Amino acid sequence: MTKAPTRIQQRNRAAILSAGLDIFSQYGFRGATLDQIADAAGLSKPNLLYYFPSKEAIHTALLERLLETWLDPLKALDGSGDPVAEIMGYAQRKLAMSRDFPRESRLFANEILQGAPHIEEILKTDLKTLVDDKAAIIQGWADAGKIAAIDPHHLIFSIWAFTQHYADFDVQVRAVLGDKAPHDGALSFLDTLYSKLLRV
Amino acid sequence: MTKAPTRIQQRNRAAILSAGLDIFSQYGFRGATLDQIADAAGLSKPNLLYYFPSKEAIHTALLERLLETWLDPLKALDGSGDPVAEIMGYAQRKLAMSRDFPRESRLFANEILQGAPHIEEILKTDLKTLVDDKAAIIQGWADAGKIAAIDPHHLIFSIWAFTQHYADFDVQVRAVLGDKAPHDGALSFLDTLYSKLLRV
DNA sequence: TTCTGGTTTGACCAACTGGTCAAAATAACG
DNA sequence: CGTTATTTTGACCAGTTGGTCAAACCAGAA
Repeated sequence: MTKAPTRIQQRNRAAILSAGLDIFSQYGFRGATLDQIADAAGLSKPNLLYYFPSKEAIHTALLERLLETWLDPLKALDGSGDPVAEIMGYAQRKLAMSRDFPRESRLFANEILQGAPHIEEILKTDLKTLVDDKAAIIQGWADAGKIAAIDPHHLIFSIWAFTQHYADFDVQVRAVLGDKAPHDGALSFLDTLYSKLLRV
Repeated sequence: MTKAPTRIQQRNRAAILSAGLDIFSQYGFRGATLDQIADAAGLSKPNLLYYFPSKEAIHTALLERLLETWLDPLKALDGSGDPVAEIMGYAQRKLAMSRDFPRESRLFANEILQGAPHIEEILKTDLKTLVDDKAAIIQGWADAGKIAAIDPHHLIFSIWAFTQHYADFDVQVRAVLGDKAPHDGALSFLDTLYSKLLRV
């Protein structure tokens, strides 16, 4: 049986994962260095490697933790709910994730930009299945005349694109908007955009 | 006066820039190596450094070349044109750029993800000025009742996000869509989305 | 053909990279 | 307190990195 982790282990592993998230999400896997991560975690490099056997292991741990929750907002889209409310709710949850977990969003963006070397299989299986599934539900709503007739896949892409933009392109958004906090405006724009789009 | 570049110079500099675009757009500045770029360009590393004095120089040259044209679609948005047609035309031009220059889009995405260390000033000055300018035009149209009342900045963000998504997240889009070419569907979705949004 | 200037290369370097290891320092616990 | 298991560290290593340099190579004009 595996030993329960000590308090020190919990603290240091958490510090490493947080530091790794900072660094990997900014520089990507190859651009990040163990020295940077160790420094950000407040540990020496050998000490960091006492908790994770390799750079790859930290990255994998982060990616796995991310994937556990990354698809939750879409999974929660309920075929038996009110069509417009379900889709709008999904978009809102995604926008909230972009606000609350911008580093995770950028970690994911980096992984995809680099060709998704670690998660391509998951994209082609789990993700595709999930998206096809939900797309079929949305298509059903469209066919039943409950929402406007639109391509469900591209609808989902547009939600991903718009919501993640505020995390991934944060520095550009801030450069353009200046002081104003982006998210309030984004939320009401998103509401307008999708309620107009979905209205029959 | 500067000498005219020889045929060999033209060919090799072009090969290096193309190779650099491949590598930088995938791995980011820090993640890319001169060996990779030299290899992709079909040159030895010292030979590559005969044409560009440093890794930084290649990256800068690429970024400068990109910025020359990156904002053209938005610059072309004409305040004296038909409001809906102008905005839709802008979105369509951006989508076409995403289709025709995906590597450039990813190079830009990488730069922003990394905090825009090389172009933050440009974002805060040139880009912000341009966007504020065009946003004012769009706001004018909205105030005059020629298009629906929407936040022009977030409208522009949504166009950036959606169109660039197909280049930057290409591997994910393909994983989900399978064989089907993404761009046709994207174009007609975009048409539907923005004509519904802008209609008064 | 020779000369000349542009081009290419192999050998090299210092700094950095991910990672190892034995020893030292510290915590945990009876 | 003493003993033991965990944690931390300095020194180190082999491979890679961006970059240099002198020497060799080559294209083309005279």
